[in-house]
Amino acid sequence: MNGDTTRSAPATLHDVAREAGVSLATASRSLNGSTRKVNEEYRQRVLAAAAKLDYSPNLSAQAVARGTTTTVALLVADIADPYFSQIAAGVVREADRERLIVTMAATDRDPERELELVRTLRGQRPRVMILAASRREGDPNNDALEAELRAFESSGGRVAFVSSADLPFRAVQLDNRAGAESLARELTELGYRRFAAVTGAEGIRTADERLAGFRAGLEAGGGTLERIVRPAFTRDGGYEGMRELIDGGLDGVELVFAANDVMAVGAMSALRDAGLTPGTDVAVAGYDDIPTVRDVTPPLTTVRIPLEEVGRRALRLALGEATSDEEAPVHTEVVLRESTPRRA
Amino acid sequence: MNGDTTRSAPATLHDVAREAGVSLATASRSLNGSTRKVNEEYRQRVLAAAAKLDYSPNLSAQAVARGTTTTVALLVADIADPYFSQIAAGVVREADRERLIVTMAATDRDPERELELVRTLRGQRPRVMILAASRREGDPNNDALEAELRAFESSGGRVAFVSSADLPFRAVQLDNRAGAESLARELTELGYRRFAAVTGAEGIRTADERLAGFRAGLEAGGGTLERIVRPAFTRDGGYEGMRELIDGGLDGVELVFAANDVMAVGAMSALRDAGLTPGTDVAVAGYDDIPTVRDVTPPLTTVRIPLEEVGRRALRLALGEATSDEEAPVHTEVVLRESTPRRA
DNA sequence: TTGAAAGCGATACCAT
DNA sequence: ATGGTATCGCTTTCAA
Repeated sequence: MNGDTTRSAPATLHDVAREAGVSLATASRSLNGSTRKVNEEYRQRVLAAAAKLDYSPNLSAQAVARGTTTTVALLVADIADPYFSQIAAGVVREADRERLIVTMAATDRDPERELELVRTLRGQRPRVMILAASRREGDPNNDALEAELRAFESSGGRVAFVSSADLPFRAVQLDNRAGAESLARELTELGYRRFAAVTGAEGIRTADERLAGFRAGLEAGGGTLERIVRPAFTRDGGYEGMRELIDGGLDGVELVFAANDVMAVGAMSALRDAGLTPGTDVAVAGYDDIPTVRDVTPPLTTVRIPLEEVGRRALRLALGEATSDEEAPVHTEVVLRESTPRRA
Repeated sequence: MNGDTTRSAPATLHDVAREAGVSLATASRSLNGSTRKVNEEYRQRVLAAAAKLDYSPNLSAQAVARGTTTTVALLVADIADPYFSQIAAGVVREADRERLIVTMAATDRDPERELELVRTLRGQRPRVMILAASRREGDPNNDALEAELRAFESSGGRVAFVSSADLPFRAVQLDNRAGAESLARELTELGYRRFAAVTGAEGIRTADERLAGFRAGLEAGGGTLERIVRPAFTRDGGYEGMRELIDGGLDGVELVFAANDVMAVGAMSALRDAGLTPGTDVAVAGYDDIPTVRDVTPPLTTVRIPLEEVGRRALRLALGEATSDEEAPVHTEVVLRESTPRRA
């Protein structure tokens, strides 16, 4: 269309104003100014000029002038993990609705790194910060993190956590305890009595809560938790954990509860690789209901969390736009599938 | 620590300078200025003041002053899809190394929306823009998109695509054609002759290339492609596609090639739901090698793409820092698993 | 309503 | 080396 390859700077509001023959102020008001008080003719001239020059407002400049950005910062443990990527998808979708921009960072499950990232992200002066990376109980960095977030809040920022945080901030409550308890109860009702658990390192809040809930459910239902292994909170961790159980002798264990679905899926593969059939030789249950679990064999029993919704809620909560419904704990439910058949 | 809950604005460079008893300029130089030429004593004073005030530079302000940001904008089709979330993880990791911040948006596979997002994202004046959302051949929006990206480039921005683009920009070359061709060849060598394909709508470049490559490989190996269905390019699409094949009568088809792994996984579930056993009754192959495919039963034969690396490369390419190795097409390889056993 | 001008927070040029 | 100050692109107060 135009062979112009010179390095031309993007049009500024100034250019638009000049092109339209109006003042900077008028141009600004026509293009953004919430309370419209601009002569329609001028307004049109400005719009035309903007279109002609392909004007796109410089968000950084707007941010410094307005003293507020349109950014939401999102922190997750691992972007490629379906648990987090679904939550992220929800955050991005809701942000989109609000015409906000999402910036994303990954902690790789390192609390130190998390703190560092929060510090860095603060430089963006985001409107809100959403922390979805899993929390660790009693981590030495927690105080510093809290201080950092407090400072962020006191300068007008909003914070929201995903999953019950021990820190005093808004949070999308997941109630892992109740979910795991229901799961355990239903499993005992199916006739299971002897259990093992594959969970994360002690201190990972999510893992601890789920295990505690599961325990409580077993107690109520008359089951016993015979063994616990604590590998990494990942697919490979699940695989290794199950291997460890098998190597140690699975004798008598009827069902293995993995503290999340990716671990459960890994655990099932470990069973198969050991020549055992999940669901038949040993039952398996997980937590989260990530999409994959419908496609493994047999389909996995788990506790469903509406992860996308969790992401959307986290944003609304942070923005202070959550309805009281949305402030209540997220509804979770046990989904029984063939990995835990009724016991004869 | 400090009960101060007043809404205090974050410290500015000004505050730091005053606290340290030096000029704005000196404060700026001590905190950032590449070429250091600041008296060590002053420098220390500034650093101390910054720490005391918990100073964090306002990135927006830096951006307008410097005329350049530290942002990379990433566009994907669907954040929750493992293909994209792994690429995103790679981009974020590499960005992190370069101390860049990633902002992320999802096109939901809508070209119109993609164009719109590129326009919006331009406002951020990102250093680079990475487009990983799948391209559509001959889409009416393509010209507008190209114009938009050209404008972005001519104002100093850098663009990189993932997967061979028909658009004239840098791209991480995936060579879908060659990968699918090798796959088809190896499958014929395993003894398969009669094939069906579950792929995406005509025009989706990735789908088209993979199908074309597969065809070529079959031709060379003496196989025939007997049926093709074109559902959505998603897990559920794969499921439906396979259903359609089954309903239409699978007679004689020995292997179904799905144009990507998530579809393949859905297709396998459709088989099972129809009472058939993947790998035994009908073989299945996919493309991408997403993590899940090791955990389905039987494990899926596919073409491996190092997705994380693809993401990292996309950023390096955009930044102009790619080595010549990194500019070459990404290495892909066929991974034979049990979903395609050797035929007797 | 409109425009002139004073910021917003930071950088960088230009003297000193 | 240091400080004063113009400048970046935009918003918003304040007069007119």
